Amino acid sequence: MTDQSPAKPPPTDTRLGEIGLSNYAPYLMNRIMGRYNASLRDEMADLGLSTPKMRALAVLSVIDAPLIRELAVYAVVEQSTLSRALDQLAAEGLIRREADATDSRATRVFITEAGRTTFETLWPRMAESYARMFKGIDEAERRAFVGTLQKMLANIRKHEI
Amino acid sequence: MTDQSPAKPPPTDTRLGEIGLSNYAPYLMNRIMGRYNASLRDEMADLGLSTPKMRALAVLSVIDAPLIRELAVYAVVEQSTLSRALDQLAAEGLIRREADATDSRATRVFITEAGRTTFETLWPRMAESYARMFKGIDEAERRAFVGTLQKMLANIRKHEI
DNA sequence: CAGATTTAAATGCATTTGCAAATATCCCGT
DNA sequence: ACGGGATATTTGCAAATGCATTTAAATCTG
Repeated sequence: MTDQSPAKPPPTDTRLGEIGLSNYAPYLMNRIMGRYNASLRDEMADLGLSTPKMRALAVLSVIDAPLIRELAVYAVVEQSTLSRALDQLAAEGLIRREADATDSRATRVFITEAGRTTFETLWPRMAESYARMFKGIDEAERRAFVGTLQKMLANIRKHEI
Repeated sequence: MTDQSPAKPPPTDTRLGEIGLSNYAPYLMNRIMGRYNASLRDEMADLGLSTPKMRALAVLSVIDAPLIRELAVYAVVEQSTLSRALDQLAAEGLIRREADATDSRATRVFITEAGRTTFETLWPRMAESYARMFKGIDEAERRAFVGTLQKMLANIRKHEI
């Protein structure tokens, strides 16, 4: 447990006005990701890729043959929405669904060669947005930032993945 | 310009697989905010508050009488969605729309006493989520984290607000 | 091992969303 | 002062979303 940690948690009785929006991390993160996701969405729209489809492809480019339920967590997409996104990706030949070997309720998702190729073409745009985001922020700072994000995710995640 | 900054930007030609999802800041931020927003949304649902309504109230508790267009940026909500959320908040007496004094196209939004009271009751839940998020992260680290977020927002924001 | 419970995924359906168009007003140049 | 374009907000409408349900299969329990 980390309850005895010397790190003082933010006081729960502070008002939002006292913190100020521009010092309130969740606000800033929503602002940043709102813009990031919107700009990515606009760029992907040309390629016929919605946000759920793009995220699924991105995760599949890195994680091999996850269950649909796992993919939903990684891609941060509701499972029912993901199910429909996978229908489209499968119809376009970018992924393939395959029944799990040992649990026939479950389905594993595989990215196809075509899917990988599609992701190769869209990754540079994601990388560009990423680079713009961190412009003027050196590697040490970025590392520290990512380290804090990892702690935060561990704090709030519900699933063990 | 900051182009000559000594900070080396993340290389645009790195693959996502090389970085790894768990070191990729946008992924982590989407995961964290996805969970944070979902849990808040569930809690607010009881109170009859959608995410756009809750965000509008939160911003209005801090920023006085913004234009609707400004409120949309701060609340990270599409303006047409916000317009409808404001209809509901006004019907519930939590906000008031008032024509701008000098520009009769524009509308300023005011939080009412009832709106402030409602926000007072929901803020503790937001503060709790915030505290959980930063559990085990000390103040210095949180400050540094917020500092990086502020730089990132400056990098990617489109509006000057 | 039968029946009850849980889990995985897909689907029906009502709600929400966001784009594009409509409306109203302002601002600029001439 | 007038016409053309810009700006603020609302609204119509089609598409996307997510909750709840369904279907199917696994697991637990007595």
